[in-house]
Amino acid sequence: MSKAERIRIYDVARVAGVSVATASKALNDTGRMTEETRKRVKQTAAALGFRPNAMARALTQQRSFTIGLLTNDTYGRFTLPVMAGVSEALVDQGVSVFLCGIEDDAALAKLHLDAMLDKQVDGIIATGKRIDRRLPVDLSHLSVPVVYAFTEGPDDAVTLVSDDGQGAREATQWLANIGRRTLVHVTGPESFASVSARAGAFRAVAGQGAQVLHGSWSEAWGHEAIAKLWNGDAPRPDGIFCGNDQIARGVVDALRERGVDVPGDVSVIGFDNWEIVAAATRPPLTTVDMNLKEIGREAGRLILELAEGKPVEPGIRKLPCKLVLRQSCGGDAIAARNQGEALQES
Amino acid sequence: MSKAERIRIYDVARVAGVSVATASKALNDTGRMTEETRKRVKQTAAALGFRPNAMARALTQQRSFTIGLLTNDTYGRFTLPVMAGVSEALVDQGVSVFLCGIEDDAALAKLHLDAMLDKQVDGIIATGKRIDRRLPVDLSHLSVPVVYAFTEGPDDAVTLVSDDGQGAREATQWLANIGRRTLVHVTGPESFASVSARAGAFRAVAGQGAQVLHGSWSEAWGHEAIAKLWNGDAPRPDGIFCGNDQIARGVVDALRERGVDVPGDVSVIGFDNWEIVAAATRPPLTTVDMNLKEIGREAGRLILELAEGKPVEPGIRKLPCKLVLRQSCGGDAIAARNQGEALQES
DNA sequence: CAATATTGAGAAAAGGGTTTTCCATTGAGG
DNA sequence: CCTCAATGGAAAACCCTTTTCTCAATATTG
Repeated sequence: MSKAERIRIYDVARVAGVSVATASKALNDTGRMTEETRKRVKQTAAALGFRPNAMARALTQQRSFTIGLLTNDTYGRFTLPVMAGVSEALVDQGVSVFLCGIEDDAALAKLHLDAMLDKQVDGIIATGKRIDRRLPVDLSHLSVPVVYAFTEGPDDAVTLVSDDGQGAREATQWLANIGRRTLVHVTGPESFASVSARAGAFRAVAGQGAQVLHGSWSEAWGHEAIAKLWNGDAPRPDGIFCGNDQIARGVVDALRERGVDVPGDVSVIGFDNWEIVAAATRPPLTTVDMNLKEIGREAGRLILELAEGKPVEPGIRKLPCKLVLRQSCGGDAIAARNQGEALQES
Repeated sequence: MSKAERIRIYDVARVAGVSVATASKALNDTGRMTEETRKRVKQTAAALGFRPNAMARALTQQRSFTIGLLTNDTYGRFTLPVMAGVSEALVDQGVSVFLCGIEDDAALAKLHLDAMLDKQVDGIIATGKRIDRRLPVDLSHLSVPVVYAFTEGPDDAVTLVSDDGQGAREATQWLANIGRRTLVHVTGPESFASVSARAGAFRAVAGQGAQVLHGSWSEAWGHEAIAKLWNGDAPRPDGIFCGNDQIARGVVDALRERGVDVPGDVSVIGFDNWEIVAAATRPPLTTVDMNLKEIGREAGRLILELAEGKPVEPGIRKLPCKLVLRQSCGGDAIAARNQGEALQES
């Protein structure tokens, strides 16, 4: 595939019968020359398999064509989709991505950060497992631009997050649309910003009196919540919106064990669209996808613009979530009708 | 943290009152000078926060202090632990890692590979989601060293894999040790190399007549397998070793739904130690951990040696798996005794 | 005491291949 | 014949660290 001796622009120039200066200009579409010369050089370069040495290029341009992705999400559930998006947005531009997992270790973070800065990265994307938790390292006075994706940065930073409110609103609205009347939101710890954003949106649609249960982000909590709801005196819900897919899976399993039919008797919606959980649930979960890959793509685009010196308006950009329909919700007829309407509207 | 203007070795030299040559030698512990001078330079460098420019350094040394990690494991279940290990082994040496997810797209793979080669990576680690599946790109004639981790490479390559046979042997032996007599292996498609390795080891311990059921890598297959085993005429097993944690979870769920007690009536062991599945199963899964992080660390160490020009014996290195005890297996008393013996032996 | 060896430190070049600047040549038109 | 535009080339710039080579100063030896 690649050969031991790399082709240099010098070789291209020699074979094409021009100087390296002309070759360079031809390949970069700069300078002036006959179209014929430019074409010939390009063809020669392609024929020889010439690829400019990025390191040498970095000398004259002020760019290394390299960016760093810093994350504290060890398990990678959130980071990987973001990373995939970033990568996708940048690989065409010849930009490569350093991935640094720093957990919550400040010393480790500094080690990675320094290593990246030493390598003259053109920019850094910070990402995490939780929108409202900062990374254990200060990125605010670096000499390179920083974009925060799915993690909190300083107020004057460029930040990308999912629109939790909108996602929760759509999910709740969906439950209402398919005829569910008694809605409950089973979610994670109150201390999470995304939890209150989602709960707020849920209440805005389901009514301020609608019940919200807080617990851990686990399947176990889903089981427990169903026990509470079914053993208590309050009217039992026929629509349950969960704070994440793990809780939703716990909820669905618990309902099945009680002989409650999902989606016949109760509709359940999750959050995250964590494929491995959502698809394995019986029935598979209808859930809210945060479009993390799109967040990654956007982060990639933005860091690129910043690296090129273009101005980017600071502030928080919310990207919309998307409801992914599977079988835990039912109401297919109504769903179909609504989708039809939606199509006509657009 | 970092300042707009980077400190160069020139600044260190000026402040310390020496030449750049002396400064360089002092900081790299080369050359000759009084210990006092060396110390003074080092202190000055530390005080100024000097960090050598890796790119400039790469010019004189033949190394970029950068390696590439190529993976086709989009979901990252296998890649992330490997990546964590690689990173851990290399960050102290100031080596950063480009992560490239290439799915199974040859064109994308080439794009990423070229981008990395353009950036003069010191080496490449190839990793995947399946030991016996090659990446869709040929890495065999590159000008940089390559280490294969958890994916198949050419025969003369340096390859690291988990010891599936040993892992399966330990798991099966464990079931036997705690008194289980009728053992079954419920695993993935026969076409996987790891499946036959594990099945072979299972049979070696459980007896050549022991049943092995092949299916998909899913929870659904776990349910289905239990249905087959319990509805059939053959004697029902009291010990089930599963090919991965998802199957094991399906098995455990199916048994619970049939009123079979795990681990009271039947012991179940999984494979992968995929935390999110193993810990959420009720009861939590005893399972085989492939030590992927250690594979990553070893891959990092090896690629470093190769990058430094040291010779590394080619061939396949098998790293041992480790049985992780949770509650799906039972036999705690026996387990405790056996562990005691193991301790005495060692 | 002279001759040689050793030590400490600096000046300058190398290291890399691309890009960019500026200049030279050619041919056409006035 | 002179000027100008168009094309392409020679050489410097780019960046900062490392390394080599040299030299002066001091120590050691005969």
